[in-house]
Amino acid sequence: MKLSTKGRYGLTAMFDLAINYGRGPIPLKSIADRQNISEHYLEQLIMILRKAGLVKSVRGAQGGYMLAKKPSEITVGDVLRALEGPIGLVDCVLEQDPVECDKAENCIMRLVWEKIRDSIIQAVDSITLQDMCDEAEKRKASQESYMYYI
Amino acid sequence: MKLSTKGRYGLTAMFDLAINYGRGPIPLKSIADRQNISEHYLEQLIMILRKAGLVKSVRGAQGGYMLAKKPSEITVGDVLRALEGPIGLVDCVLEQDPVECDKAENCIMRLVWEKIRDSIIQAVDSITLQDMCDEAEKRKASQESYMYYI
DNA sequence: CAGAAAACCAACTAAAACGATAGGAATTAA
DNA sequence: TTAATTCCTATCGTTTTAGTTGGTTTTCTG
Repeated sequence: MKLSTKGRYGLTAMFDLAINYGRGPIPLKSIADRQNISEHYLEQLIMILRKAGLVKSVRGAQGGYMLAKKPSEITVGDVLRALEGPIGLVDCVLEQDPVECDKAENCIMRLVWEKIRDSIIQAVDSITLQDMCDEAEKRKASQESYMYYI
Repeated sequence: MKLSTKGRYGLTAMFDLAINYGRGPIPLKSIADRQNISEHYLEQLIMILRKAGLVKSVRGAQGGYMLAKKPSEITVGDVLRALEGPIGLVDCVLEQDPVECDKAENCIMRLVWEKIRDSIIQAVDSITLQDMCDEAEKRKASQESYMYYI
Protein backbone atom coordinates (compact mmCIF):
# COMPACT_ATOMS: atom_id res chain seq x y z
CA MET A 1 0.00 0.00 0.00
CA LYS A 2 2.89 2.31 -0.80
CA LEU A 3 3.22 5.17 -3.15
CA SER A 4 5.98 4.75 -5.73
CA THR A 5 8.69 7.34 -6.08
CA LYS A 6 6.70 8.73 -8.97
CA GLY A 7 4.14 10.13 -6.61
CA ARG A 8 6.66 11.23 -4.03
CA TYR A 9 9.18 12.83 -6.33
CA GLY A 10 6.44 14.26 -8.48
CA LEU A 11 4.68 16.01 -5.62
CA THR A 12 8.01 17.25 -4.32
CA ALA A 13 8.79 18.76 -7.71
CA MET A 14 5.35 20.33 -7.93
CA PHE A 15 5.77 21.83 -4.49
CA ASP A 16 9.14 23.23 -5.59
CA LEU A 17 7.48 24.79 -8.61
CA ALA A 18 4.73 26.17 -6.39
CA ILE A 19 7.27 27.78 -4.07
CA ASN A 20 8.86 29.34 -7.15
CA TYR A 21 5.58 30.29 -8.76
CA GLY A 22 5.78 33.59 -10.61
CA ARG A 23 9.54 33.53 -11.01
CA GLY A 24 9.56 32.39 -14.62
CA PRO A 25 10.62 29.00 -15.91
CA ILE A 26 12.55 26.88 -13.43
CA PRO A 27 15.13 24.53 -14.97
CA LEU A 28 14.67 20.92 -14.06
CA LYS A 29 18.29 20.61 -13.04
CA SER A 30 17.79 23.11 -10.24
CA ILE A 31 14.80 21.19 -8.92
CA ALA A 32 16.69 17.94 -9.15
CA ASP A 33 19.63 19.44 -7.27
CA ARG A 34 17.54 21.03 -4.54
CA GLN A 35 15.44 17.94 -4.02
CA ASN A 36 18.23 15.48 -4.60
CA ILE A 37 16.51 13.50 -7.31
CA SER A 38 18.05 12.09 -10.48
CA GLU A 39 17.45 14.70 -13.15
CA HIS A 40 16.84 12.17 -15.86
CA TYR A 41 14.31 10.32 -13.81
CA LEU A 42 12.56 13.51 -12.78
CA GLU A 43 12.38 14.39 -16.45
CA GLN A 44 10.17 11.40 -17.09
CA LEU A 45 7.88 12.41 -14.27
CA ILE A 46 7.56 16.02 -15.26
CA MET A 47 6.74 14.90 -18.79
CA ILE A 48 3.76 13.07 -17.37
CA LEU A 49 2.74 16.13 -15.40
CA ARG A 50 3.05 18.27 -18.50
CA LYS A 51 0.88 15.94 -20.54
CA ALA A 52 -1.64 16.05 -17.71
CA GLY A 53 -1.76 19.83 -18.09
CA LEU A 54 -0.39 20.59 -14.63
CA VAL A 55 2.91 21.99 -15.80
CA LYS A 56 4.07 23.94 -18.84
CA SER A 57 7.51 24.12 -20.29
CA VAL A 58 9.74 26.66 -21.99
CA ARG A 59 12.34 25.11 -24.24
CA GLY A 60 15.86 26.25 -24.90
CA ALA A 61 18.37 28.12 -22.79
CA GLN A 62 16.83 29.95 -19.83
CA GLY A 63 13.92 27.61 -20.26
CA GLY A 64 12.39 25.37 -17.67
CA TYR A 65 9.09 24.44 -16.15
CA MET A 66 6.33 26.25 -14.36
CA LEU A 67 2.95 25.42 -12.99
CA ALA A 68 0.22 25.60 -15.60
CA LYS A 69 -2.25 26.95 -13.04
CA LYS A 70 -2.14 28.83 -9.79
CA PRO A 71 -0.97 26.79 -6.79
CA SER A 72 -4.41 27.24 -5.29
CA GLU A 73 -5.90 25.49 -8.30
CA ILE A 74 -3.78 22.36 -8.11
CA THR A 75 -4.49 19.74 -5.49
CA VAL A 76 -2.34 16.92 -4.21
CA GLY A 77 -4.94 14.65 -5.74
CA ASP A 78 -4.38 16.15 -9.19
CA VAL A 79 -0.69 15.39 -8.97
CA LEU A 80 -1.07 11.89 -7.56
CA ARG A 81 -3.71 10.95 -10.10
CA ALA A 82 -1.48 12.09 -12.95
CA LEU A 83 1.47 10.08 -11.72
CA GLU A 84 -0.05 7.08 -10.01
CA GLY A 85 -3.25 6.64 -11.94
CA PRO A 86 -6.83 6.74 -10.73
CA ILE A 87 -7.24 6.47 -6.98
CA GLY A 88 -8.32 3.20 -5.44
CA LEU A 89 -6.53 0.43 -3.60
CA VAL A 90 -8.24 -2.22 -5.69
CA ASP A 91 -8.92 -2.30 -9.42
CA CYS A 92 -12.65 -2.89 -9.14
CA VAL A 93 -13.24 0.45 -7.39
CA LEU A 94 -10.92 2.75 -9.33
CA GLU A 95 -12.29 6.25 -9.88
CA GLN A 96 -11.74 5.88 -13.61
CA ASP A 97 -12.43 2.75 -15.63
CA PRO A 98 -12.83 0.35 -12.75
CA VAL A 99 -12.15 -3.22 -13.78
CA GLU A 100 -15.43 -5.06 -14.09
CA CYS A 101 -15.98 -7.80 -11.56
CA ASP A 102 -18.38 -10.59 -12.44
CA LYS A 103 -19.61 -11.04 -8.90
CA ALA A 104 -20.59 -7.41 -9.22
CA GLU A 105 -23.43 -5.82 -7.32
CA ASN A 106 -23.55 -7.90 -4.20
CA CYS A 107 -19.91 -7.71 -3.32
CA ILE A 108 -19.38 -6.80 0.31
CA MET A 109 -15.64 -6.43 -0.17
CA ARG A 110 -16.35 -3.74 -2.68
CA LEU A 111 -18.07 -1.62 -0.04
CA VAL A 112 -14.93 -1.73 2.04
CA TRP A 113 -12.65 -0.73 -0.82
CA GLU A 114 -15.00 2.07 -1.77
CA LYS A 115 -15.00 3.47 1.71
CA ILE A 116 -11.22 3.47 1.88
CA ARG A 117 -10.93 4.96 -1.59
CA ASP A 118 -13.34 7.75 -0.72
CA SER A 119 -11.46 8.66 2.39
CA ILE A 120 -8.22 8.90 0.41
CA ILE A 121 -9.92 11.01 -2.24
CA GLN A 122 -11.30 13.31 0.39
CA ALA A 123 -7.83 13.80 1.86
CA VAL A 124 -5.87 14.35 -1.33
CA ASP A 125 -8.44 16.64 -2.89
CA SER A 126 -8.59 18.86 0.17
CA ILE A 127 -4.94 19.92 0.01
CA THR A 128 -3.72 22.38 -2.61
CA LEU A 129 -0.17 23.37 -3.42
CA GLN A 130 -1.08 26.79 -2.06
CA ASP A 131 -1.93 25.21 1.29
CA MET A 132 1.52 23.68 1.33
CA CYS A 133 3.16 27.00 0.47
CA ASP A 134 1.18 28.73 3.20
CA GLU A 135 2.35 26.18 5.71
CA ALA A 136 5.93 26.69 4.55
CA GLU A 137 5.56 30.45 5.01
CA LYS A 138 4.13 29.98 8.45
CA ARG A 139 7.12 27.90 9.50
CA LYS A 140 9.57 30.23 7.86
CA ALA A 141 8.14 33.09 9.92
CA SER A 142 8.41 31.20 13.16
CA GLN A 143 11.93 29.87 12.74
CA GLU A 144 15.38 31.23 12.11
CA SER A 145 17.02 28.50 10.09
CA TYR A 146 14.54 27.04 7.75
CA MET A 147 14.55 24.56 4.92
CA TYR A 148 11.99 25.27 2.31
CA TYR A 149 11.01 22.00 0.73
CA ILE A 150 11.98 18.45 1.09
CA MET B 1 -1.03 2.98 -4.67
CA LYS B 2 -2.53 -0.46 -4.96
CA LEU B 3 -3.10 -3.18 -2.47
CA SER B 4 -1.36 -6.44 -3.30
CA THR B 5 -3.31 -9.67 -3.54
CA LYS B 6 -2.15 -10.41 -0.01
CA GLY B 7 -4.45 -7.78 1.36
CA ARG B 8 -7.29 -8.59 -1.00
CA TYR B 9 -7.23 -12.36 -0.71
CA GLY B 10 -6.50 -12.13 2.98
CA LEU B 11 -9.49 -9.96 3.76
CA THR B 12 -11.66 -12.15 1.55
CA ALA B 13 -10.57 -15.21 3.50
CA MET B 14 -11.18 -13.47 6.82
CA PHE B 15 -14.65 -12.45 5.70
CA ASP B 16 -15.32 -16.04 4.71
CA LEU B 17 -14.25 -17.15 8.18
CA ALA B 18 -16.42 -14.46 9.72
CA ILE B 19 -19.46 -15.64 7.78
CA ASN B 20 -18.71 -19.15 9.03
CA TYR B 21 -17.94 -18.04 12.57
CA GLY B 22 -19.15 -20.54 15.17
CA ARG B 23 -19.29 -23.47 12.76
CA GLY B 24 -16.03 -25.06 13.87
CA PRO B 25 -12.82 -25.21 11.89
CA ILE B 26 -13.14 -24.37 8.21
CA PRO B 27 -10.70 -26.18 5.92
CA LEU B 28 -8.59 -23.89 3.79
CA LYS B 29 -9.48 -25.83 0.68
CA SER B 30 -13.14 -24.90 1.04
CA ILE B 31 -12.26 -21.22 1.37
CA ALA B 32 -9.92 -21.43 -1.60
CA ASP B 33 -12.65 -23.10 -3.66
CA ARG B 34 -15.40 -20.67 -2.70
CA GLN B 35 -13.22 -17.61 -3.24
CA ASN B 36 -11.35 -19.01 -6.20
CA ILE B 37 -7.88 -18.51 -4.82
CA SER B 38 -4.90 -20.86 -5.09
CA GLU B 39 -4.98 -22.97 -1.93
CA HIS B 40 -1.22 -23.03 -1.57
CA TYR B 41 -0.93 -19.31 -1.92
CA LEU B 42 -3.74 -18.70 0.53
CA GLU B 43 -1.92 -20.99 2.92
CA GLN B 44 0.96 -18.53 3.06
CA LEU B 45 -1.39 -15.69 3.79
CA ILE B 46 -3.34 -17.44 6.49
CA MET B 47 -0.06 -18.38 8.16
CA ILE B 48 0.67 -14.67 8.46
CA LEU B 49 -2.78 -14.06 9.89
CA ARG B 50 -2.30 -16.87 12.36
CA LYS B 51 1.03 -15.50 13.54
CA ALA B 52 -0.66 -12.13 13.94
CA GLY B 53 -3.16 -13.76 16.28
CA LEU B 54 -6.18 -13.14 14.08
CA VAL B 55 -6.83 -16.76 13.19
CA LYS B 56 -6.35 -20.07 14.94
CA SER B 57 -5.93 -23.49 13.43
CA VAL B 58 -6.91 -27.07 14.17
CA ARG B 59 -4.60 -29.65 12.64
CA GLY B 60 -5.43 -33.04 11.26
CA ALA B 61 -8.50 -34.43 9.53
CA GLN B 62 -11.63 -32.34 10.11
CA GLY B 63 -9.29 -29.52 11.02
CA GLY B 64 -9.18 -26.06 9.56
CA TYR B 65 -9.10 -22.44 10.53
CA MET B 66 -11.30 -20.12 12.53
CA LEU B 67 -11.22 -16.57 13.72
CA ALA B 68 -9.27 -16.13 16.94
CA LYS B 69 -11.70 -13.43 18.10
CA LYS B 70 -15.28 -12.44 17.50
CA PRO B 71 -15.93 -10.80 14.13
CA SER B 72 -16.88 -7.64 15.98
CA GLU B 73 -13.39 -7.53 17.48
CA ILE B 74 -11.48 -7.73 14.21
CA THR B 75 -11.24 -4.69 11.97
CA VAL B 76 -10.29 -4.42 8.34
CA GLY B 77 -7.30 -2.47 9.59
CA ASP B 78 -6.12 -5.41 11.69
CA VAL B 79 -6.16 -7.66 8.66
CA LEU B 80 -4.51 -5.20 6.31
CA ARG B 81 -1.79 -4.33 8.81
CA ALA B 82 -0.96 -7.99 9.31
CA LEU B 83 -0.67 -8.64 5.60
CA GLU B 84 0.53 -5.37 4.12
CA GLY B 85 2.51 -3.95 7.00
CA PRO B 86 2.05 -0.69 8.86
CA ILE B 87 -0.23 1.80 7.18
CA GLY B 88 1.22 4.75 5.35
CA LEU B 89 1.77 5.61 1.70
CA VAL B 90 5.31 6.75 2.39
CA ASP B 91 7.98 5.20 4.62
CA CYS B 92 8.65 8.32 6.68
CA VAL B 93 5.10 8.37 8.07
CA LEU B 94 4.46 4.67 8.73
CA GLU B 95 2.46 3.95 11.86
CA GLN B 96 5.18 1.62 13.09
CA ASP B 97 8.92 2.26 12.77
CA PRO B 98 8.75 5.13 10.34
CA VAL B 99 11.96 5.51 8.38
CA GLU B 100 13.88 8.47 9.73
CA CYS B 101 14.23 11.36 7.36
CA ASP B 102 17.14 13.75 7.88
CA LYS B 103 15.24 16.80 6.76
CA ALA B 104 12.92 15.89 9.56
CA GLU B 105 10.81 18.38 11.43
CA ASN B 106 10.23 21.04 8.84
CA CYS B 107 9.08 18.78 6.07
CA ILE B 108 5.92 20.04 4.46
CA MET B 109 5.51 16.90 2.38
CA ARG B 110 5.33 14.94 5.58
CA LEU B 111 2.22 16.82 6.64
CA VAL B 112 0.52 15.73 3.47
CA TRP B 113 1.46 12.08 3.86
CA GLU B 114 0.34 12.13 7.47
CA LYS B 115 -3.03 13.51 6.56
CA ILE B 116 -3.58 10.84 3.92
CA ARG B 117 -2.34 8.11 6.24
CA ASP B 118 -4.69 9.22 9.00
CA SER B 119 -7.68 9.22 6.71
CA ILE B 120 -6.88 5.67 5.62
CA ILE B 121 -6.43 4.58 9.22
CA GLN B 122 -9.73 6.10 10.17
CA ALA B 123 -11.47 4.23 7.38
CA VAL B 124 -9.94 0.79 7.90
CA ASP B 125 -10.27 0.86 11.67
CA SER B 126 -13.92 1.81 11.52
CA ILE B 127 -15.02 -1.35 9.72
CA THR B 128 -15.19 -4.70 11.53
CA LEU B 129 -15.79 -8.12 10.06
CA GLN B 130 -19.10 -8.06 11.91
CA ASP B 131 -20.10 -4.94 9.99
CA MET B 132 -19.40 -6.82 6.80
CA CYS B 133 -21.45 -9.82 7.94
CA ASP B 134 -24.32 -7.53 8.91
CA GLU B 135 -24.27 -5.95 5.50
CA ALA B 136 -24.28 -9.40 3.92
CA GLU B 137 -27.30 -10.38 6.03
CA LYS B 138 -29.12 -7.21 5.07
CA ARG B 139 -28.63 -7.96 1.41
CA LYS B 140 -29.52 -11.57 1.86
CA ALA B 141 -32.82 -10.51 3.40
CA SER B 142 -33.66 -8.12 0.61
CA GLN B 143 -32.86 -10.39 -2.30
CA GLU B 144 -33.85 -13.77 -3.58
CA SER B 145 -30.72 -15.04 -5.26
CA TYR B 146 -27.75 -14.01 -3.25
CA MET B 147 -24.06 -14.66 -3.26
CA TYR B 148 -22.51 -14.52 0.13
CA TYR B 149 -18.97 -13.41 -0.28
CA ILE B 150 -16.68 -12.51 -3.04
C1' DC C 1 -4.29 -49.77 12.66
C1' DA C 2 -4.48 -47.84 7.99
C1' DG C 3 -5.70 -44.23 5.31
C1' DA C 4 -7.26 -39.89 4.36
C1' DA C 5 -7.70 -35.15 5.47
C1' DA C 6 -5.82 -31.42 6.75
C1' DA C 7 -2.29 -28.03 8.70
C1' DC C 8 2.52 -26.90 8.42
C1' DC C 9 6.93 -25.75 6.13
C1' DA C 10 10.79 -24.49 2.82
C1' DA C 11 12.44 -23.65 -1.48
C1' DC C 12 12.03 -22.24 -6.10
C1' DT C 13 10.38 -19.43 -10.16
C1' DA C 14 8.27 -16.61 -13.98
C1' DA C 15 6.67 -12.21 -14.74
C1' DA C 16 5.97 -7.61 -13.69
C1' DA C 17 7.06 -3.29 -11.62
C1' DC C 18 10.41 -0.15 -10.01
C1' DG C 19 13.89 3.13 -10.30
C1' DA C 20 16.64 4.46 -12.68
C1' DT C 21 20.63 5.18 -16.69
C1' DA C 22 22.31 6.12 -21.49
C1' DG C 23 22.51 8.65 -25.40
C1' DG C 24 21.10 11.64 -28.27
C1' DA C 25 17.83 15.22 -31.09
C1' DA C 26 15.51 19.65 -31.11
C1' DT C 27 14.95 24.32 -29.48
C1' DT C 28 16.25 28.84 -28.04
C1' DA C 29 18.48 32.72 -25.38
C1' DA C 30 22.74 35.20 -25.09
C1' DT D 1 27.62 29.97 -32.59
C1' DT D 2 27.41 27.90 -28.34
C1' DA D 3 25.62 26.65 -24.20
C1' DA D 4 21.52 25.60 -21.80
C1' DT D 5 17.71 23.30 -21.76
C1' DT D 6 13.59 20.47 -23.05
C1' DC D 7 12.23 16.38 -25.46
C1' DC D 8 12.42 11.45 -26.75
C1' DT D 9 13.46 6.42 -26.92
C1' DA D 10 15.58 2.54 -25.38
C1' DT D 11 17.77 -0.35 -22.11
C1' DC D 12 18.73 -2.50 -17.64
C1' DG D 13 19.56 -4.41 -12.97
C1' DT D 14 16.95 -5.25 -8.80
C1' DT D 15 13.09 -6.17 -6.12
C1' DT D 16 8.50 -7.55 -5.44
C1' DT D 17 4.64 -10.23 -6.65
C1' DA D 18 2.03 -14.11 -7.12
C1' DG D 19 2.31 -18.00 -7.17
C1' DT D 20 4.14 -23.46 -7.69
C1' DT D 21 6.44 -27.61 -6.08
C1' DG D 22 7.12 -31.01 -3.05
C1' DG D 23 7.16 -32.42 0.77
C1' DT D 24 6.38 -33.46 6.63
C1' DT D 25 3.41 -33.74 10.55
C1' DT D 26 -0.85 -34.16 12.94
C1' DT D 27 -5.29 -36.13 13.81
C1' DC D 28 -9.83 -37.94 12.82
C1' DT D 29 -12.47 -41.92 11.07
C1' DG D 30 -13.55 -46.52 9.56
